[in-house]
Amino acid sequence: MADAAPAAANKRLQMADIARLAGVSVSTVSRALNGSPLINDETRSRIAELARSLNYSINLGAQNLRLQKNQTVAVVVPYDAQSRQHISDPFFLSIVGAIADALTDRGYDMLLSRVDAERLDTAAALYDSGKAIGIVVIGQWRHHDQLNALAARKVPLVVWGGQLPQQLYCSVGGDNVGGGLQATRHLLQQGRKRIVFLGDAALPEVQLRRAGYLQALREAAVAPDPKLELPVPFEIIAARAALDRLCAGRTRFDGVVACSDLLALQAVQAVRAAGRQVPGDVAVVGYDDMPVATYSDPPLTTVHQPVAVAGAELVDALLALLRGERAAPRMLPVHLVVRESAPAGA
Amino acid sequence: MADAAPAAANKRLQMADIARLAGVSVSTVSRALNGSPLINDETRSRIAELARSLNYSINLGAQNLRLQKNQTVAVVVPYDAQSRQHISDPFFLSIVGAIADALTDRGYDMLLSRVDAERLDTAAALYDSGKAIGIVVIGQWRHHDQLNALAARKVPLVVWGGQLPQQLYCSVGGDNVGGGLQATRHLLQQGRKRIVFLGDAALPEVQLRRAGYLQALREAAVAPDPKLELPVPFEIIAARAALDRLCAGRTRFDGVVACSDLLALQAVQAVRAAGRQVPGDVAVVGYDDMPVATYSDPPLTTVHQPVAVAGAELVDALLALLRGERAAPRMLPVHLVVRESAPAGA
DNA sequence: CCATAGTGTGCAATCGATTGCAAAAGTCTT
DNA sequence: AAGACTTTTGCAATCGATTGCACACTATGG
Repeated sequence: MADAAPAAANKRLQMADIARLAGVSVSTVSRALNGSPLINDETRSRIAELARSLNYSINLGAQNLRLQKNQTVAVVVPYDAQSRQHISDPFFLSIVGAIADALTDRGYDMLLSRVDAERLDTAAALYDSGKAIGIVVIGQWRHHDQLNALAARKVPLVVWGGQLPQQLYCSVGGDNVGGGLQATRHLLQQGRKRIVFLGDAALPEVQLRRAGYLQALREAAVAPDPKLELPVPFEIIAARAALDRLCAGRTRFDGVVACSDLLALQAVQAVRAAGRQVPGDVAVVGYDDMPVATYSDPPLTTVHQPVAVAGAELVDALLALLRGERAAPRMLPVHLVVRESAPAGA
Repeated sequence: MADAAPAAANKRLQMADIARLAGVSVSTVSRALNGSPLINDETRSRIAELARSLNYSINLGAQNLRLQKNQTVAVVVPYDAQSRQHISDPFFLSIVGAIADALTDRGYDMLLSRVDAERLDTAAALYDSGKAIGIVVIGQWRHHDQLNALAARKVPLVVWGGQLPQQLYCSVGGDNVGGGLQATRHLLQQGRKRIVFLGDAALPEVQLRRAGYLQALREAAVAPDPKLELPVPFEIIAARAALDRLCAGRTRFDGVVACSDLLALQAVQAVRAAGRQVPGDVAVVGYDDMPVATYSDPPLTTVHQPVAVAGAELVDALLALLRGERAAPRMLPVHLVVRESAPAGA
């Protein structure tokens, strides 16, 4: 039980210590622990035993330095510095979880880092400093150009987000156009024609979903109305205010396509607060299909994004890049899950 | 735009390169970049300028090795290997987010790691190997003893969870007894007497909440009934099955105290599937007060845990340990948020 | 013109590991 | 018993940084 005397002399054990105790040199210890065939079996097991019993484990910093290797991948979740408001959308957290799982499975470590969304380039420091071998960025935000600049500098980089023209980096994302299309078509099929689009089109993913929304309207020969587009951020308070304003104004609407489940639920609350019913007067479709969509009132019709697959694809794409392969952008299929906030039937 | 010739000679820049280009030695570069007063101002700014223009950033692995320092904290989220089921409760993800923020604010990096819940001791490898200077473990699970063993080995360790007797490690957690007490009292005040406790008491936090539950029953002179204690895991499918069995059986109950919001919502669904009403026939109280509790049907009465504060407290406790101070276990206040799944009134 | 002090820079050791090469010990031939 | 070979081990250089100490150079005073 009792350790070294005053609990202070608790230096971390190193190879030299093992060597001294085993009466051999560090080289021998190193080789023994790495299973080199040069070492006598008896010597090897004696050293291995000693190391195990002392609970020795190698200093990875030193090993990485020597071997020029590293098994750490940085995952960057940008945050909005202006509002000092952290991005708390469950979708981001859940994709972080999925990436953590994928990395663990493949024997890599994950360095989770939050950086100012306005200065995504600082994320590259994680790579430049040798802390991580590559970077996964969650979301493009407004900074397609910064990401392109990083890619041009050959920073190994994979981004969760939409595929854009002139894109130098590898992205993995859901089929945003398809998602917007399915969501909007679903509402149109029920005869709804005044459909609000809820999301900030300055963000590439949202822009693509909007393209799907517009395409669906065109298919149905419904003229788009700019007053129905609400460029709200992924941030609940501001979104709610915009929605309340919409409900209070005289713009009529009977459907909402939201860019996240939380936004959809804010829409539900705003509509109800204005004395109208969901889905009777206004049908609402969310995005992401987080657990909250199942339990909410009403349960949300929403576009399901394959989060676990996404984590694996992001990691695999990054590892491919690191092997020197060209990783093409990937688009993952999404599908509409119909629940009560926008039921099927007419 | 164009880089080195075949895009392959893309070695990472190091101090020696800067030194060569500046026509000085590495020592000078090192001192210049670290702002040593020994260096001529003109030389310093020339070197700094060069380094900046080449986008140089120091190799932290080497620096850490030399300086014996490290700014990385490991955060361990145990997973259940048996079911190969990852812990997806939003609470865990959200506390990870809070810790990430707290670490970022204090200038530390966060290494997120998932380890087999049965072998928590492997988490210590992150420390032993010098990868991290300390460890935050999310949840005690069934492994109080393993955590104690780590603490006895002087691994700098802070655990999110309850405070237990014979505890050698520092824990930070919500007031679980108080939470269980408040939740149960609230139901008792409405005249409910047959109250189900939903959670696996093998987990310390749940055990403490159960103590609060039992205390509230005692206060109200209501005899506890073991048949009302459902030891379900934090895992939805299994929990639902147990709940359906309870509803199908002939055990009567009119209230539920659940150990997470997701469990509470499963209870709501099971009760409704059995043809009974919430809160009319059965009132339900959740735990955690995640966003889902606000939006769910019905909105959940639940015990609010201060997640952001928790992240900061965990980090501060760990940093105190690292400074050699004794960090006492901390218990954070929780409070009941009353919503419609168990409204106030009689 | 030389001793002395004060600046600015470089050499070389160091952090904790790995590994090519050389040397020691042991085995086998002739 | 000596040479040839094999097996096992250790020395020393290396990864990319930091830093104590010595050295070179300039300025000042005697």
